[in-house]
Amino acid sequence: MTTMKDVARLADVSVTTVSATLSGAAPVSEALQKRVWEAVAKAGYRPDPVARNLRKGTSTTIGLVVPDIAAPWAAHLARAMQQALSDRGYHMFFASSGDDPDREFREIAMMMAYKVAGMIIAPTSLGEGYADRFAAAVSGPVVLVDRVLPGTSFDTVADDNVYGAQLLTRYLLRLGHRDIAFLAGRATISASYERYDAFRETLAEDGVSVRDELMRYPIFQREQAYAAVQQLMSLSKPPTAIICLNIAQLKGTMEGLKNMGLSVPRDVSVISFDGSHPAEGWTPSITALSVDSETYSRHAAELLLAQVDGAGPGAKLIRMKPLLQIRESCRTVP
Amino acid sequence: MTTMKDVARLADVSVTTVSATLSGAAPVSEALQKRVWEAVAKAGYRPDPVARNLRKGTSTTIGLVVPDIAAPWAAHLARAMQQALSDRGYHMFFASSGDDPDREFREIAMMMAYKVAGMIIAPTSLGEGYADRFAAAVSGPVVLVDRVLPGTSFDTVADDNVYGAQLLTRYLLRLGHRDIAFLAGRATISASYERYDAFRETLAEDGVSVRDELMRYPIFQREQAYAAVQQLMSLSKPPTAIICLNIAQLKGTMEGLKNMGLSVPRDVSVISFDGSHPAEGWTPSITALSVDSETYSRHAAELLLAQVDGAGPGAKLIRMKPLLQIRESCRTVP
DNA sequence: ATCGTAGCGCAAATCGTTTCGTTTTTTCGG
DNA sequence: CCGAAAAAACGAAACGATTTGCGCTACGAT
Repeated sequence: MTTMKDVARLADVSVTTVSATLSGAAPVSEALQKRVWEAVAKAGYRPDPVARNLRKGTSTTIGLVVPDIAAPWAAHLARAMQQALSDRGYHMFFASSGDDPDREFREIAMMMAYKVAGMIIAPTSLGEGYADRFAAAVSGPVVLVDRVLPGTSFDTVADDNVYGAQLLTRYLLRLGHRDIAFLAGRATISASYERYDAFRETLAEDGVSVRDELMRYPIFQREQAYAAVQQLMSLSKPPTAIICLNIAQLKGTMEGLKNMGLSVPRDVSVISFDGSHPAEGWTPSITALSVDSETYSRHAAELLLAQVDGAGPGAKLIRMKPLLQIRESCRTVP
Repeated sequence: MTTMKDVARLADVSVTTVSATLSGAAPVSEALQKRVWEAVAKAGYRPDPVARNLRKGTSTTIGLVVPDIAAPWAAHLARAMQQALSDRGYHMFFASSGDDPDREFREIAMMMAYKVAGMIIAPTSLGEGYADRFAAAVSGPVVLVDRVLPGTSFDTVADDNVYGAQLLTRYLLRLGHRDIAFLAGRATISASYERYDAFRETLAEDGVSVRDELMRYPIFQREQAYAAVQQLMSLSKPPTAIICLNIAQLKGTMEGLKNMGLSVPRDVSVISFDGSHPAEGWTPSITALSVDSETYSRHAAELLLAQVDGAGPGAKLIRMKPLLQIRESCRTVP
């Protein structure tokens, strides 16, 4: 490896001068700059980021932590994020927490030890006193995505779940549905309970009573949705519509219905909060909410970079208003 | 930040002893070990990986470079990889090349500068003299995935495309198809040309002549497949079956057919090389090849770790034999 | 002519580890 | 109980960059 010392010797200047010309931190005369650049080219010198990081105590990397990179929204976020940040010269550490808070905290600690310039985290939000634990574990620029952490103050980008739930619920009501099943997630995750609460509230506003046996939770894996749906459709008075939170649930739901020989939307309507691309590919295509993932990622990137560039640790909360993409999976009640 | 020096002072030993105790590289008496560990606990000391990396010239991180993390197979690979490697204490750098070789090489260079212990790369395989350029750009433990690079010798995990193409082609022939459209990719990418060549060869073996107007390439985006399919189905003698290489093509194909009001498999059969999860969710579900992505990732991880653990740079080529998942999207020719 | 100042360049210290060479302590056979 | 060999502990030099403090030169002002 060729080091700054080699360059200095080649250009017959001190390492200080080389460093100064390269970083532009201190003034260097034209003549010497030229000699230095030539020597750099000749030696094929590339600065060692590790040494730089040690000395400066910071790096040009950012960390991304999500529960599951294989979830389409997470993969899209990762891609857009990387795009946005690589334009600014940042590189990316990445980790899947697998919905395990301990693993999540380990990864976060490791990223901080590597002195990342900032982190984007979709917190698992699981376990006793999670918010406090989280707040204690992280420091430096952080942006939360997908889930809010009440009681803490981090910049956050999340869906406007209340708005979304209203949109989706009212649409079903307008189609005449009254027996609506809801596949909820865990009660501690904001993206779950916000949607669930808003759903119930919207029903209440319209004077529709909730049938508790149609509320299913916690459901966060495909298999669970698969089983739950079959139970639901076996009730003496089955639901006329099913609401899913995410793609995993949606997959389980569709497979479960198919297994029972039921057809969508003829026998039952299906609607989902998460309208990632696969939802379009299905036949029937799935009516779902969708947010512009590009804009979503751009907001997250901007919030993070603002913090990195010195803005104080903000408590800005950006709520992305979803759009209802009406496709083929819902019909009016006969 | 608390450093090793603080710990040394607290335990009243030298930093050398602290380092030796922690790493186990040199013998330390029981008594001192105990004092050191207590001091570590008391001070809440965490070693600084950056300093360690600088001194040792290597790190416990591995790099992953894929064309597009949002592609399901890549996301699954990333997840499984991270799982496998984090068990061994490795962490992950990640980058999407976006099918841009320049960007790809930049990211690779950056990872090498960060002294990653190894890299998993799905090479773009694009551009003049790619293989040589690639071989010159990387060093250290490397495992290639998905695409082979003829003329180089890297450990590689890839699909057995010849076998897969035979499987899939013979299945269509058995169903009576003779007019089969093939959506190919770029001629320089092994995963594309291996499949395409094997397809033609299998047809030839069975004495079926190829209709060149049914061969479409290069097609690597959804929109292109969308357009190509509509042209194909407008021919005076349209194909009775369409072969797709990957999920992107499959999406475009299904959308294109839907747009023309054609139904699968009634009007035309569709089959795909890539049977990632979404293929199951579709209605009709898509007949496709599938490889066990867990096993796939495990092989890649094992090859890499073997190299990291000192095995010479291998030239082992693992071909994953795909299975034909017969689902609903193909029917016999009337 | 002299002083002050600004502009440049240098040597050396620093970041937190690991490792090399050496000194100190322990062990054990004679 | 001595002395040599083995074991354990230490101080200091790396690793490759940035940063600090200081000296030198050259210039304009007094």
